[in-house]
Amino acid sequence: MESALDKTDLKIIELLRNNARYSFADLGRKISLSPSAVRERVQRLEDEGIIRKYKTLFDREKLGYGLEAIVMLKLFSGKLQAFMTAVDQFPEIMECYRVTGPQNIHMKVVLKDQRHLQNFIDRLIIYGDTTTHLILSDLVENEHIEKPLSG
Amino acid sequence: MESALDKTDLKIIELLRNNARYSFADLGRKISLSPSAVRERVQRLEDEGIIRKYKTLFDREKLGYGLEAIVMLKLFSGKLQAFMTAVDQFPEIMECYRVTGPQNIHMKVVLKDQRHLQNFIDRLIIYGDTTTHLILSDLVENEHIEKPLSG
DNA sequence: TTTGAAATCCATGAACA
DNA sequence: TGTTCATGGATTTCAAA
Repeated sequence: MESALDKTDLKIIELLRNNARYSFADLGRKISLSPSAVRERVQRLEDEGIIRKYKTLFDREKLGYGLEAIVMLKLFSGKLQAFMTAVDQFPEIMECYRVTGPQNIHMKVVLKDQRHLQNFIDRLIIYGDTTTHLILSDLVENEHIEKPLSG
Repeated sequence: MESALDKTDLKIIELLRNNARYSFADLGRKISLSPSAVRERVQRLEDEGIIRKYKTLFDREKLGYGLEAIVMLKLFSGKLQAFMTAVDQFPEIMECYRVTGPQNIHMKVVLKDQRHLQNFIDRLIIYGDTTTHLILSDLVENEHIEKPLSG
């Protein structure tokens, strides 16, 4: 376990990074390896925890969640544990990090509208003081979708 | 185009969200629909841009990128355009948002070590003033991996 | 670690309700 | 939109190298 990654592993990682739906046969064609061998390697990457998850990204606006925001939280003394266990109860929280600095929690949240944001902030207030920055645009994840299984 | 999502679409979305590698047959079994019908719906969701991308998430520490940080940038006047076109040149930037507030850019970056962080900050300084918060832990995306194609 | 063979399962597209 | 069905591929398992 925890063996080093060779070049073949890195090639598989790069391919799967931007299209989690490549088949083992697809990957094998691209890196000149049999489907069985690819499967063996992908399973090893999963078992060692190097591959964490296969996620689908959606257009949140089209799903009715038109508002995204970065919310920073300065936790009240002694509230960290309570907040950590409560995080899962907030479906709005897409990402949540404990960070260095006075605002010790940073999260990315997705909301339907401003009313929803207000409600969300109200539910956070028992844990700490919030600072909110609305997201105006996404400067990185703008790649067009790649069709699965297509060359 | 742009037709409303029904309950079946939402079920497919929920399933794909946390396992992008489900086959059409898998999805069909879970929601009692034929593989062809599932395929039809997934393709529609892709064509309408509701499904944006299938991504694989990796354990960055195990890939040799042990340092993650939130970096906020207060752009110098007139530097927005230059920064927007330069963003793609920074492989360290995993996410990057233009936000409201005095720090008008928020990004999540991934780095090998502190030396790398210093180098990264140095390369940003021509665009604006940076504020850096090291990520200590991830409070949300800690789900265990789901094996592809397994019930 | 990889290949290749065999059995099983899936994707795809056409015909049709 | 949906099902069924034919067929060409893909997955899976395992023996062998």
